[in-house]
Amino acid sequence: MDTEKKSTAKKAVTQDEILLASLKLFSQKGYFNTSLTDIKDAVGIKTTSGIYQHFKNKQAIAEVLYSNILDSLSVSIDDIRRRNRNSSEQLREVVDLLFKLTEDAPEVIQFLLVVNINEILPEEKPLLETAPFIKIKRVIQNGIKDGEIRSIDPLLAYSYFFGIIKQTLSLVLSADLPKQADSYQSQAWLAAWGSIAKK
Amino acid sequence: MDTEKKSTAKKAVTQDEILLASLKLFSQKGYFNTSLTDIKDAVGIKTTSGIYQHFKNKQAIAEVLYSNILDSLSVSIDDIRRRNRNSSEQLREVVDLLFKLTEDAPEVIQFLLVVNINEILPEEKPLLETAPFIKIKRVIQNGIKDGEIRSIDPLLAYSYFFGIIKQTLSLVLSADLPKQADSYQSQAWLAAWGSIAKK
DNA sequence: GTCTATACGCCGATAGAC
DNA sequence: GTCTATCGGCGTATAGAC
Repeated sequence: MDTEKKSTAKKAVTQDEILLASLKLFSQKGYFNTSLTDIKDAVGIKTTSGIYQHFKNKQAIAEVLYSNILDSLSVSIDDIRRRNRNSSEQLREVVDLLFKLTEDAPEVIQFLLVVNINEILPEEKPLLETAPFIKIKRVIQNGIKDGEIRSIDPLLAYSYFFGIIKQTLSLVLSADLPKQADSYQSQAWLAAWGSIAKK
Repeated sequence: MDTEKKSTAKKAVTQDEILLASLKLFSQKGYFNTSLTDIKDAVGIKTTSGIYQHFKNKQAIAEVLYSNILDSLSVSIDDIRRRNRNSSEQLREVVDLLFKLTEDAPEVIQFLLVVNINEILPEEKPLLETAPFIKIKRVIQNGIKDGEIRSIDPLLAYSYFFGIIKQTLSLVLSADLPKQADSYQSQAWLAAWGSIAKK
């Protein structure tokens, strides 16, 4: 996907460049502290006008960003569910994915977990009602049915499991937990799984 | 403390009224979606000028709010530590406190846990370095020393324990978990404590 | 698809009378 | 301590030439 871009290079600023720069800025400084001027500077054009070629307004950038991230996550989760039978295996791989993203694309996780979407996009569904998280809830429900996970309110199970994961990822993102997320990954997984597993 | 207020009533808008109204608005719509005009309307004065009698600017309101909440929390935690010996008892009471606040003063918890302070007040210390959370970390460290809590990185223990609590409180706040926080309180406590207890 | 130029609304903020 | 009046500025957004 980089090759095609190269082949058509010299073509000036693309939509993806704007998205990428915006994601970085939004996750670093926050949506409201980021002006179109900031974005324009980041992508290297001279005026904000160019941005309006690709997006109706600033909100639209955040909307596309949000939906792209959710879609990609949703696809990954489908894949994980296809490749693994047990809930524990599926959840384990979801955790692996999130930690991997935290290292490779921290802006994505920052945008997803730290940025408050509904403050930016009041119209948007809350995270819990989006495709990827509905799928995760399903994994948990299956785990309960199969006796892998304790018989509790699935939402509570979600809350325990991802509460631990989210908080750990947040500390990694803020560098309160010194780099190398790997070392916390398996520990966090164990703690998270332990909080919901039937035992 | 309400009586004194009453005695000096009729005195026009007080600083506390502004703080209270702002807290409500900030926690509902977010800091950046709240204008001084909104605040002025909420306290029932005709112009924003009155606000500047009490606060240098909009940021200052958030600063005072933040520091007040932290102070009050800090005092409560001191009290809890004084009244209880074990780490488990202390943490249990902290959890009770947080759930109680979530019912009685949801705006406070919303402001503390959901609103991203460092986006509003870039100068401010991150939550983890504030007095109340340092005290909580100390509770955890003592728990480890006393053998109540597993021997893990205290920050990880914090992350697990409060990851579960925070996420559960968030769901209560967003009403994804139907009202009556009480019923989740003891379950959440058990899950959180179980994730760090030596067993 | 990028530029110049420009509009304009909103919000934060101040001065000064009452 | 609240009001009227007013300001400057930033940030979003548009029109139109190149």
